[in-house]
Formats: sequence, structure tokens, C-alpha cells
Amino acid sequence: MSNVSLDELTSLCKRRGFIYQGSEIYGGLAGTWDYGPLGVQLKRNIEQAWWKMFVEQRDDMYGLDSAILMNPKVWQASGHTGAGFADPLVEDLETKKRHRADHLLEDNGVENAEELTHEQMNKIIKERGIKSPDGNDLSEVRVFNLMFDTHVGPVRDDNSMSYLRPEIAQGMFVNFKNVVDSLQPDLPFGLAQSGKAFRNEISPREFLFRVREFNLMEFEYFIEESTWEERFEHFRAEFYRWCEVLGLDVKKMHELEVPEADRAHYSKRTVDFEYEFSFGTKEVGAIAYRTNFDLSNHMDQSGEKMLYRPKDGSDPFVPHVIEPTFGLDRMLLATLSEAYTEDTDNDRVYLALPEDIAPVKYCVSPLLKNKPELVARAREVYEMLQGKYGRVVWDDNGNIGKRYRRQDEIGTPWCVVIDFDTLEKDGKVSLRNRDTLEQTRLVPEEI
RNA sequence: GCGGGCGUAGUGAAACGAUUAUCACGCUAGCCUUCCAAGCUGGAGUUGCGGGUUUGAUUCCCGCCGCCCGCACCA
Repeated sequence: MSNVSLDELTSLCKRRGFIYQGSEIYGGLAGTWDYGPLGVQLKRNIEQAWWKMFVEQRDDMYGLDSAILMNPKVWQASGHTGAGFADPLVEDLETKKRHRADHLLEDNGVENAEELTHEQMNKIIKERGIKSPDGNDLSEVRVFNLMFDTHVGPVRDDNSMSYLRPEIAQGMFVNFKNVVDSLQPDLPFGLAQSGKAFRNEISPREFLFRVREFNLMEFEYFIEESTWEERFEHFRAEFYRWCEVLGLDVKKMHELEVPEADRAHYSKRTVDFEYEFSFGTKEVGAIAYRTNFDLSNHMDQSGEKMLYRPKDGSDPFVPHVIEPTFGLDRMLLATLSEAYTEDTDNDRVYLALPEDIAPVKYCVSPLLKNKPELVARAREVYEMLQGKYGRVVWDDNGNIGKRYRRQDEIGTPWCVVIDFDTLEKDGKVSLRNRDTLEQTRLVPEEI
């Protein structure tokens, strides 16, 4: 619909109270954003729509809300303390370009380089005189860990070290046994949760797109191995149904079949779902077939039996997993980009947000502010609508056109105006539609 | 993290080594206004942070923070 620039969108978000830069009065903190009053309402509406569609309206999905801090053994079992999240990097001393040390070694004929320690990598680079792709000397190997570390408890030593979770999936894997024991779900079933995750990105960019603290919504859907392709396709279709809830144009959604070399360490197949942003076509969600990598590893590491026991008495097994992931902030950014509409015919900008997720549902105004009888009736209607469909706001500032423009910019789908005909004729109020500008008249009880 | 550019009200801009930093829109109070940013009269609000040079710094210099572009990275 629109191809709004990030600058314009960022500006509107700030001006109207959707999103502010994190810690702004102290000069900001890169990669963090704060949701203002309208932004948090929009975010919650999206999250709730997701929960409703995928958890409440299905009988095979179970909700969960696990802790952000986890036992560090979780991250060893999941592979996040190794290559990928803790990358060994070297720098070209001339060009200052950075390269993955393990990739460079493999390019130079060293096998399984990612399993080497950094000391071993340094040694090989020195012994064999390995240069950068541009033929220059290299710096020492340094680890760049994408996980934020922290310490749990009063003593700051290696034993107290933990991490802020870089993904929310592990909370569902480690609770697999608990849910099976307490609810005895039949396979297939899913665990769903939404929440914060943290990644210490090298360079945050593009507004809400690449950030250091973000919200994910995802589920782990446990299946029998033989059914994985069928389940994968099911969620692929569901993904598009979800995009419609957000009002996203499916023509702007693109699938990227992630080649093996680029896939996560746990994944046997991954499809990224990308949206055409003004700054490029970028990932907003994905579906990954994680096999039984996670449950198997947790079973090995913890000694707990991560097994599903079929009720027909056949052999227990470790289920496989399909994992659909939705980046909440990225989805929200796509939703705003899509909704942003320049209506030059009417000299206005409005957010064509779907009614279910718009932060404000109704605005109520007296046609004129200086007529007490109009104001009084408008107040009654305002109070009547309060809480009926979510957020309702009152606006009597300036003139009616100004109020419409203001509500347009925050995406309020309906404006209710009380005028003289309301009082003198039939009690009907006007209901103005954000997108069509059309007005209908009806009694307030019919709204 | 590297290289380049940039940082003045909420937004977009202007100006200056020196009196109280300007303008538009927006916001706000009052008047007015019988449905799409009209008008009138008021009001609030700005030099990112820290240091240096200087009689005097928003302006010049340095550091930090942040933003943009490119590279790299991106489970």
C-alpha cells in the first residue's frame, strides 16, 4: 500500500506516542526502543490476536511463560555457547574487515574448524601463515558472543554466570516433560509462548528491525518424525492466514528457502518469511524443522526422559519439532509500514490498521466545544462506549476536521460526533469511517 | 567493530565566536466555528553529553553517546 520511509515512520511513531528511542534523555542506547501509550496497546493487540488464533482457538496448543533467566546448562545443551552464537572472529589488519576464523580455516583446508578452541585456531593461523582473503595479516582470534551474560546471585564468578535468553524456544523444550506429565496431551501438540529475547547485535539498524532486546512469539509443535513435511506445510499456510489478521499484503510476503549452509545448527529445513520493507525485503518470521535435536540434547545433558509415550502402548520416542517463529516487533513494524497511507486527495496521512489491532477503536467528540448541551450528550455517549470495544478517547480540541486528522494518524477506525440533529431530531450520532471518510447516522446504542 | 557523513523545540528547517537563538507546522489556553487541518488573541517548548581553547562557545578542537550510508555480522 505505502512505501513509507523509516524516517517518516519513526517520526510519526514518536510524535503520536507509539515508540520512543530507549533511554532517550541520556542520549539513547543503541538497539533499544520504548513503546509509548499507543505503541504498547498496538503491540498487545497483536500479541493477543496471535494468542487467540493459535492458542485459544486450537485444541492442540498449550500456553507457557517461562523465565528469561535459565540454568546456563540449557545453553550448552542447545548449542548456543558454541559457534554461531559465540563466533570466533579475526580482523584483517590492513582492511579492518572481519572474518569468521573457523570459515577462513575451512577455506584453507582445515577440517571441522568450528570444533577447535581459539588457541588452536591462533596456532594454526600462525603456523600455516594463513592470510585474509585480501592477502593481509590477521589479528588474534576474538570471540564475539551474541548472548548477553549476567551473574545470578551475589558472587560474580564463573559458577554464577548465566545469560539473557537469545531465543525463547528453550523454555518450551525444558518444560516438555512437565507439560506431558501434568496434561497428558496427545501428539501432535504444541507449546506456545511470547516474550523477550536478547541478542548483543554488532550493529543495530533499521528502527525496530534489528535490535538488542526484542519480543518473539513462537511455538514448538511436537510431532512424529514421519509427519514433519505435512505439519510444516500446515503452518506455512497458517502463516499467511496470520498475515491477513495484521492487514499485510500477501503480495509483499516472500518465502526464502534457507540453504543448508545458512541454516541454524539445529535445523533440517527452514523457510524464512520476508516482508517488503522500504529498506529491503527482510525476515519477519520463519518456520524451522528442528528435528529432535533439542529434546535429545536436553535428555542427554539433564538425564531426564524427554519422551512421548503413545497411549496405544507402542514404544516411547523423542518427538520431532516444527517451530514457527514470529518476530513481534518486526511484525508490528511491517503492520505499521503497510498501514501508513498518504491520501493526497484529502491531504492527510492515516494508518489503515485492521480494527482488531488498532490501539484506539473510537473517538467521541461534540461537534462544537462551546455548546454545553452538545458536550453533555457527547460525554454520555463517551461513557457508554468506554470499555465496550477497547480503547475509546475523547477529543474536543480545535475543530472537527483537526480531530479527524489526529485520529487518522493514529489509525482510529471510527469517530463518533454528536451534533444538533442528535439533540433536536432523532438522537442519532454520526459515525465516520477512517478509510472511506463516509458517515452514517445511527443511535449510539447501535454502535 | 571499521570507514564516511550528521546531531539546533514534538517535527522540519534557519542563524551566529558576543544583548533574550529565529521561522513554519504541531502542541496548548481562551474566543470563534452547525462535519474534514479556517480565523483571532495568548502560552509552553530547542543548541545530545562531557571536557578543552577563548574575556565570551550553540558556533572552533577533543572524547563519549546517538542517528544515517557503506563494509562486516545477522539461528
